[in-house]
Amino acid sequence: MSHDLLLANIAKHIQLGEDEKQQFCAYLQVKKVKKKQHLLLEGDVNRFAMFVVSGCLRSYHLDANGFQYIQQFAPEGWWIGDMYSLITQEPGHLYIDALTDADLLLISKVNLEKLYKEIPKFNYYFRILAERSLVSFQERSMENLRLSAKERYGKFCLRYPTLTNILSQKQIAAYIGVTPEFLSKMLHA
Amino acid sequence: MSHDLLLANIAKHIQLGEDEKQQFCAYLQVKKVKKKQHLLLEGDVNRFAMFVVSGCLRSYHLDANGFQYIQQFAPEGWWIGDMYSLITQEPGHLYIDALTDADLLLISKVNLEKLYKEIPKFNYYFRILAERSLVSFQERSMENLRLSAKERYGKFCLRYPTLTNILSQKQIAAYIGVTPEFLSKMLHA
DNA sequence: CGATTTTCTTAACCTATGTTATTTTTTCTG
DNA sequence: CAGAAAAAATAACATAGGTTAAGAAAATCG
Repeated sequence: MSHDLLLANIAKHIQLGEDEKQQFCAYLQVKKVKKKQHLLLEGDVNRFAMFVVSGCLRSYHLDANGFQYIQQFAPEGWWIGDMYSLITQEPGHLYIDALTDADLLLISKVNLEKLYKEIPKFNYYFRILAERSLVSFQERSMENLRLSAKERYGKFCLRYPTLTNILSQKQIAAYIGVTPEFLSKMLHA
Repeated sequence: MSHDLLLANIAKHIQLGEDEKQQFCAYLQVKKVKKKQHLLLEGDVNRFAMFVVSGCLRSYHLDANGFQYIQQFAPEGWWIGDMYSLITQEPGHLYIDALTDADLLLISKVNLEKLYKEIPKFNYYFRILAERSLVSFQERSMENLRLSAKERYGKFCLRYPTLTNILSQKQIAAYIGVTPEFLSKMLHA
């Protein structure tokens, strides 16, 4: 069933008894979304951490000129959310939407807090995830300063090998922080 | 004594008994460093997470042309380390050095792992720190793409209000990702 | 399948930021 | 305190990447 991918992911880091798995799964909601459907808008409070069972989501900022800046893609097996809003339960600045039809598992902030209390091992699991994600964003923030657009394109291909051929150039441009016109020029030069 | 600042920081997130405080402090080492002294070089394995009791540290990358890109400043009350190397215990790419004379508390990776086992509450504490740091680097990686140098300068001033007047323009330039020449021009325009 | 929308390409011109070099000012160190 | 070293200022010129606009190709949808 749809929880298997997530349980397998968790099992890489912590060992859960059958009862604990049950308890954890009871806190999850299944959600199906269609391509282009939004899960979060700027100004919303993000009440759910989302795990992608199939399909692909993305989170992005919108600037004053309507340009999108993609913070993260979340293909199958990835977690996504507006971490700022999830932590503080204040309105966030991110949009999250589906790039393809997708199946998700959601856990609410409320249930997450219960989980931390009832099965403290989950503090360990989510600490490891947060640490890895931190490393990845630390790297990206430096890359965005010191690498040229062409080099950032190379890093994108390394980071999301499964997406390189699937995503439109427009999406990739919005991730590496250049205009679609410039990316097109760059790829043909 | 020098552990008070760290214990106060921890107390904001988790409650420790006297015995637990003792046990935790027993895992710490005190270290004094002089201005310009390095604590980590590229290629080193980072074996200690470092807490700044007084003074200011920084972590940075060096590119092929000898340019420094500052990942983080760590004034009093901040943790610093090469998270990638600390997690994986593989050689990292960061340099860490002291911008001023500084007093530090170090906890080794080995002791940290013991701590997680013996006082699981520390999983919670470091999860919260990792999450907050993650939010901060998520924001910065987007800022580095979508903001102009002048706007990034503004964000730097917000993020490190105590450092704005202390740091040389060269350090600030290496944080916001411009040349010192350009920062100088920008500040006088 | 055809119509509409979206994406991609190309090209001419523009701007923020980089480069190199020189001088001035500030900070460090013996 | 003096001399050396580092940082900051200034300026002329260079370039990566942005802007605007238009047409071609591809994807979407009724």
